[in-house]
Parts: sequence; structure tokens; C-alpha cells
Amino acid sequence: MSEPLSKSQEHRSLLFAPLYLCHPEAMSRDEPNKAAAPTPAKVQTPRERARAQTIADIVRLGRKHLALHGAAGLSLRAVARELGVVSSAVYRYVESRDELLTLLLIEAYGDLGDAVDAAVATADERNHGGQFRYLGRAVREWAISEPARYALLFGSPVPGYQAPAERTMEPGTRVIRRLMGIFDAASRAGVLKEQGGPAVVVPPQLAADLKRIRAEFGLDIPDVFLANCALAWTSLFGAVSFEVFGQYGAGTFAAREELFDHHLEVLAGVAGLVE
Amino acid sequence: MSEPLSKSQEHRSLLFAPLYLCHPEAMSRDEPNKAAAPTPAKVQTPRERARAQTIADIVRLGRKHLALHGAAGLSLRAVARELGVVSSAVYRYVESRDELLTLLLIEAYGDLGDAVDAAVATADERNHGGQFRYLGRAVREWAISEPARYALLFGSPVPGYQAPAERTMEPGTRVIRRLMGIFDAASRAGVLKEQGGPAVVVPPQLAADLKRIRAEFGLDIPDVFLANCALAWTSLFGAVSFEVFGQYGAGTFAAREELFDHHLEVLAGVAGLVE
DNA sequence: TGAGTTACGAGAGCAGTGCTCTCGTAACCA
DNA sequence: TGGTTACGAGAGCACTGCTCTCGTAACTCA
Repeated sequence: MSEPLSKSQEHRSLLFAPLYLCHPEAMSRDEPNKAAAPTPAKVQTPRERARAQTIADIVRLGRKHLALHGAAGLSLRAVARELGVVSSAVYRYVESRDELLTLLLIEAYGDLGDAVDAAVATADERNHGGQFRYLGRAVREWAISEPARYALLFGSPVPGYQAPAERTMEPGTRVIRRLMGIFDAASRAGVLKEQGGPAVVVPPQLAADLKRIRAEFGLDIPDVFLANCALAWTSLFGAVSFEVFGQYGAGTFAAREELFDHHLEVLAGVAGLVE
Repeated sequence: MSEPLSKSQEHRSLLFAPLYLCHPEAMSRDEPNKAAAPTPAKVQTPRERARAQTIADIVRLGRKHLALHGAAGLSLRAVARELGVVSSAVYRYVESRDELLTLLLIEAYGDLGDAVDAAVATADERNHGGQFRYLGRAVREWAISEPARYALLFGSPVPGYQAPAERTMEPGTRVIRRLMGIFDAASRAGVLKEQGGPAVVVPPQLAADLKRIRAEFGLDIPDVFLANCALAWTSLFGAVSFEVFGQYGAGTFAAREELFDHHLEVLAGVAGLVE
């Protein structure tokens, strides 16, 4: 609960790096009780079904408490109370509070990824600018509707909690992979256009990073655009975080959606997606 | 410690809005014990001095624990232990855990503001682009060297904690006011240049917000540049947060400083600060 | 069908948290 | 010198994560 935090803090997950070859239609999303259990179905004994159901209930209540009290306020005892069971009983199903946090983290990544995928799918396949805007808006809307879960994914790391990379890597990289996919398609279609102004040169060490990323993800995006794709990525989440975490003042921006759309527009241009 | 969190979460502070007319040289920064007490000096009785010293010690230990265990792990009891005193004794000096958090918040805002001011001052007064870059780098460097304090300021809100606006407003807006000041000076000097590409139009509701901001802060920055100044602001903190909060993967970017500088360069261009 | 194994829930308990209240002492001030 | 005030200690309440034991109920397999 409170181990020392290294100078560079703890990493939530290794967001890039060896990407797992996609699982096809990630996480079945039947609301009240989904098989959050690791068992991949097959024949289930009544006991196994009851167990899966209980775990699903714990995750559901955990999600509720997370939304109400934030990650730091997520209490296994409270979940147990609401489940009508004594606190030690939930440890039969969930290894620890952190384990529950991991389940919620994975679920949240999945939900965000689903929302983004659904939004991008509404744009024409060749309308790369539109896909980018829909992606951005989907992130913003999901974040606003689920502030605590968004905070869990993109806010300050929970001290002493280290997300297991092998489980969070794939769902945690869905958005950035989608984003890169859009730019890659645009690049291959030859519609990425460098904007006016002085040509910004990418320094050699950064170019080496970009080259590695390109190889790792099989991309075909020139340095400048890939670097600016990263800028669009961080800027997108920067704008969303400012809004969700209340960094804009109370009455500063009334037209937050317009502000965000304007930023998206500029970012699209910077990254080469001009119509 | 765990009151329900409204849908839109709690705001850390009202970052814009009626700005307090600057206090001259905010927070004296003599390391081990500074007068964190609200009393503005004058003749101090021994008792008052001892009290101020104790409060300063509490804040100092609090800062240490905050850096080690994060905001959620800040424990008054631990501070009391290290102070060699029983836990209830610290309540003589600090109203509550949240009050200590507020003191640390204000102090951190002050430190960041000082770092930014010092960095900006190293650039020539007419070198607006340089000032912007120094500001950005100062934010990044402070954040990397003080991740937990940065997280307190710009990470997810601490659930159930509401920073008192009347105390955090002024220190909390120093960076954005500095940033706007740089752009304002550049604008008045007539060196803001719109970049190529299609002219982005600012929608009317957003224009109304910008007009209000301009009036409130006495700025002379045209709509497009002011809107992009906001973009530079959120993007700057987005990039820093991604790095500090570990959203970049482990081995994705080795040349993080180059990446950041590149982003700063692009943002400067977008906001009109082309050399 | 019966014996053995396993899963499970309850409860007690430990160490920690924020915070409140009381009480005795010591310092201060008039 | 006497009254006031500040202060530290300690007990206590309600909460947290987590562990361990124990009795029971459910399941498995010979």
C-alpha cells in the first residue's frame, strides 16, 4: 500500500514494445456479468460458474466504487460489505486489492478501446482526417463520462501499484495502435502533407527511435509525420486530462467542446492530415 | 477521505479567473525551515517562533513523505512519528491531512513557478521563442525531478480533496500567466506569424471565451494565436505527464529529451512563434 | 454410495490510517 | 503570583489491507 516510490515513479505499463498479436474481438461486453475470469470457458462445473459469477460481481462492484471514490478509495472491505460477505471471503476470489485494480484497469482499457474502435468505424475508410477526429472525440467523451476510470488509466500512477505488463500491454496500447494505423494508412495512400512554415528537422537520436518504432509496428510513416503523430497522441491526452482533471478553471472555457475540436483540427494539420 | 466523487470529479483549483495581483517574490526558499506559517512575521514571541518552526518541520517532513509515497500515501501519523511526537500532537499545528496537502500544494506551485521564472529569465527579453522553449523545458525538468509533487499538481485529483481556491489560485496560475505573457509580448511586438496551411477558423462560442480571457488578463493576442496558446499549454503538460506518469513504454523512446524538444519546436510554430 | 478432498464463509487478529477527546503539565502573560 | 493558554500524551472510534484458523458444505472419485 505504501512502498517507496522511485524517483521516476512507477510505470503503469509498458505501453509500446512487443505488441501481442491481436486477440480478435476483445472482451465480451454483456453488462451485468461477464466472464472476467481467466478460464476460457469450455465445460464449466456449477462450482466454476458460481465462482466466475462471484468474480464478475466483485469486479462490477469494484467498478462502481472506483467511479465513486477513485482508485485510492477502492476498498475490498466495502466491496465485501456490498456483496453481503465478510471481508476475508473476497480473498478467495481476488488475490489482493491490487489484483482487483488490475482487473478494473484491463476492463477500462478494453472499454476505451471499444469506444474508440466504434467511433473510428463510423468514418469512411479513406477519410483519415475524419477517423482521427472521431478517435479524439471518442477518447474525450469516454473520459468525461468515466472520469475515475480515465484517471486510473492516464492519471498519476497509484503509488506502490505496478500493473503487470503482460496483461495490460495489449489492451493498453489499443488507442495508440489505432492512431498509428490511421496515420499509416494515410501515409500509404500518399495523402500526408507537410504544412507550411520552416521544415522541422528530426534529430538523429530521435530518428533512431522512430526507425525502431516503424519496424516494430510495420509502419510506413516518414520521420516528421511519425514524430508529429506522437505529438498528436500526447497532446490529445493532454487536452482531455486538463478537462477531466479540472485544470481549466471553473469559468474559463464555456465552449470546451469547440476548444477541443479546434485543437484536434490543428493537431490533424500538424501531423499532416490536411483535407 | 472517501466522499463520493461527482461525475465530473473535483476540481483541483480554479486555475484561471480573477487573478490575484501578484505578491512580489513569492515564498522565501531557504531549504530546511521556511516560514510556511501564515503569520507575516512582525515581532515574534518565542512561542510563536517555536510554533512556526514546528509547522515548517511538519511541511518539510510532509514534502519528504509525499515524494516517497505519493499523495495518497501521505500519512500524518508517519510525519508525527518522524517528528518524534504522538499523532494527535500534530493536529495542534495542522488542521487535517488535507490542510497539510494544501500547504504542500501551494509550496509545489511556488517551486514550479520559481523554476519557470528563473528559466525564462535566462532568455533575452525579445527572444519570445526562446522564452517559450525555456519555459517548457523548465516544466519538464521540474516534473522529472519531482514526480510526486508534479503528480499532486497535474495528476488525477485526490478524491475527496478540494483545494481551497482562494489560496491556490494565485500560485496555481503562475505558469499559464507566464506563458500568456510571453505570447502577449510577442503579439505586441508584432512577431506572431501564422503558419501556412489552411487558415483555421475559431468558432464563435470559443471566440467569446477568448474575448473574455483577453479582457480579464489584459492581453492583446488575436483569436487564432490565443487558441493555439491554449493548445501549446495543454500539449506541453500532456507531453510532460506522459513522460512522468510512464505512459511512454519502457523502451519506446530513448531520446525523450529530443522528442520533447521537437514537440516544443512544433508547438512554438503552431502558436506563431516562428523565428 | 461413501470416503476423501476441496472450496468457501465467518471470525479473530495484526498493523496501519485519520481524527477526536480528555487530562495533566508547562509556558506564558498580566 | 495567579489565571490563561498551548501543548503532548494517551485512549479510543471507525476504517483500511491482509492473514490465519476453523467448521461446514459441496464436489470428486473409487
